[in-house]
Amino acid sequence: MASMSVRDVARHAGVSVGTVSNVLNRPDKVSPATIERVQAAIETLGFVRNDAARQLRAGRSRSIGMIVLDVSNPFFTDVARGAEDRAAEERLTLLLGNSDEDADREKSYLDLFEEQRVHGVLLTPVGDESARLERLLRRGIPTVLVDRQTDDDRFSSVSVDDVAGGYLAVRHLVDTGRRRIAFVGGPGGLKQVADRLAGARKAVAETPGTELEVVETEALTVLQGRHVGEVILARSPEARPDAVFAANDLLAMGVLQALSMLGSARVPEEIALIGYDDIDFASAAVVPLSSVRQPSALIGHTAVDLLVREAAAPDGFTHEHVVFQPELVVRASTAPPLIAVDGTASS
Amino acid sequence: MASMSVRDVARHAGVSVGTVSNVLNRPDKVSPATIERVQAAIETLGFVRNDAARQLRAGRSRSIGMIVLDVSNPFFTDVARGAEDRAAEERLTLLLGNSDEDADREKSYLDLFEEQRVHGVLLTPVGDESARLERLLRRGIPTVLVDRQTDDDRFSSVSVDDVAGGYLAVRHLVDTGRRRIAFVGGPGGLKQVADRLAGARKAVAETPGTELEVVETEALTVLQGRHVGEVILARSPEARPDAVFAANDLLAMGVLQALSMLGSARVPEEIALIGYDDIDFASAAVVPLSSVRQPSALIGHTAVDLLVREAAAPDGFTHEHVVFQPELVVRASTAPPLIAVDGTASS
DNA sequence: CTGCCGCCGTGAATCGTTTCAAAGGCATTC
DNA sequence: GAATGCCTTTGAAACGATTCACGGCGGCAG
Repeated sequence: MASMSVRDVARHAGVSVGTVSNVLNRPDKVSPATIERVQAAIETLGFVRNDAARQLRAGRSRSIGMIVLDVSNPFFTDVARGAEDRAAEERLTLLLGNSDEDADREKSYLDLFEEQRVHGVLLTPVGDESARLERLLRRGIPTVLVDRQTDDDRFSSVSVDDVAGGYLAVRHLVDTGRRRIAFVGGPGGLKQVADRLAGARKAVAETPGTELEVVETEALTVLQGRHVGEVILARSPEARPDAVFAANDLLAMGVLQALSMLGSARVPEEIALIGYDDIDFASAAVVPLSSVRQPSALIGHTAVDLLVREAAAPDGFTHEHVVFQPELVVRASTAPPLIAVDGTASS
Repeated sequence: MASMSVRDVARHAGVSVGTVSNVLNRPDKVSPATIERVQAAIETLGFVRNDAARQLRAGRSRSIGMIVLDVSNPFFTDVARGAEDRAAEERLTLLLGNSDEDADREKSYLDLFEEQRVHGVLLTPVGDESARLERLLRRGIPTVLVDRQTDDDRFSSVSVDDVAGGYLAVRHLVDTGRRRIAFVGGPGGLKQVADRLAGARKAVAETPGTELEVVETEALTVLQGRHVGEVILARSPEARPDAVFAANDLLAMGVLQALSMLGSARVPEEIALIGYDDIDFASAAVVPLSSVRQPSALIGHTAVDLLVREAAAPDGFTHEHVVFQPELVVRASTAPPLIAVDGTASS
């Protein structure tokens, strides 16, 4: 009932506390008979290690702190899941914090993690990282930037080439005959959004006769997507784009809902639609959504890998920058408009 | 750079360690001038409290362990969010674990929480709870059961009256003229599912001329919902139900997608559809989904409340069982079939 | 028989914070 | 001037696991 300590176990087993600790941590140093006896004592007393004492001695905890921008975005949930699985293999625990794109919340989690002497931090920074990260550096807490490239060579990072992803998406739209393309995304301050747009621009620039319109949103949510969809529908059919590239799937699903609910612009016949992230909901949408897949679980997995390696290094001089390539996933929402054999578009 | 301790701060400020601790924890006991000096020292040395040492002394941590069945279900995310917010007010941290309905994973989280000497545990048990909970009891770890009623008076619990919820949903379908109702949900082993079905049965039983068909699923996911939707569509129109009550919104959205994608059974004209949980996606669906709302954030909030109260009580004898009532949310997916003034159904 | 080596086991010191009994300082009161 | 009381500060003890230099013991070689 009351909490048992190694001392109680030692007394009950007729050995010293040092031996109990050895049974727990280096059983090879203890004779089988003694191990037996100690474990019996642990069992009958219901002894459970006190993690705080262990950490105090060790100097750092066996937890990893992770901070993401939005827990309700399945992409981040998937990244976290990947990180958690890999962490579990290393007997590390993942502490998940949600910054909600708010710098203050981010800071308060970082403070907490500092007090906890976490093993390391996985961070998708809210905005400009420099100031806050400076501090982590000084404390020598291993830190890996997630889903964010950086030219800063004092950190490791795991990211996806968003410029390439944007290019893939728009190239696909152009290749399937679309010409008037709208990019939907925002706020422009998010690096991810800016990069995807840059990729889109590149694809449009290299194909004569295509044009790109940019529709800025306030956030990457379903609701914002619906607003954009309604705005598009309000235009005359001729003024509408014939394809929409949304900066993430939540936006794309919002656009899709607006277009198909009000029903006057069919997807993909009149407007093709492609999103980004390839979240599970994408394939389950009313019109299955084309998207650009990021290897979300792998990102989390890799981030923990880098973190563990960096934490083990004598000095943190093994900064690595892993950049994954995104992958195009084609589904019904970007099927090309049907072309009859005589070359005219069918209805 | 190297970690600073209270001792360093004390030396630098020319006071004793006790005083530093008092500045940190009971500033009212310390003269303003001293506070000033100590805080300056903390600032210049970059001192950060070591949480492990603090916990060791305190005997228990300031974390709450929470285990949910499925982190990708927005309902549980919302509950967790509510719990986290309330915990933050109490300066407690929420550790979120995902059992994925797997008893082993649940156990391993419980073990972890024990070692951490968590303040308390919030648990939505996987199956039969008795054995594992016995142990928490013996250790005296305050525990609150979440989204699960229990007759066990050794625990507090926070739940929603699922029988009432099922009744609300089907009563509404019946009241709007539906007669052949299908209940979609499973596995039947989940208490939540069984209760909602019981409520549905009650509503049907009290209205002559109505009938209830039960379609069992393997899980409460979008994919399972689509399967069911396809099965319904495969029937001749006369053999189809005229309303579907799904045990949660994910299922309902799957059904909706199947029905509206294949397009031969319109919602709500031919088949009304209602879900359960009222997740955010429900209102944003192609046909906005009627649902039964559970006060998810409030559930989390209340669970933490009970936990805190129980943890503060000298002996854990203040077990409470809070049961919330669900609320019907009517949207387009259950609009009654239009009736013309002359009494015939319009097309 | 002595000396050396390995194997097991020992127990005091340590991590950094909080707590608490006690002491110091100062002013007010008789 | 001494006694009293309040306010502030002190410093050692405690929390519980881990570590490490050391000691006991048995066996084996010389």
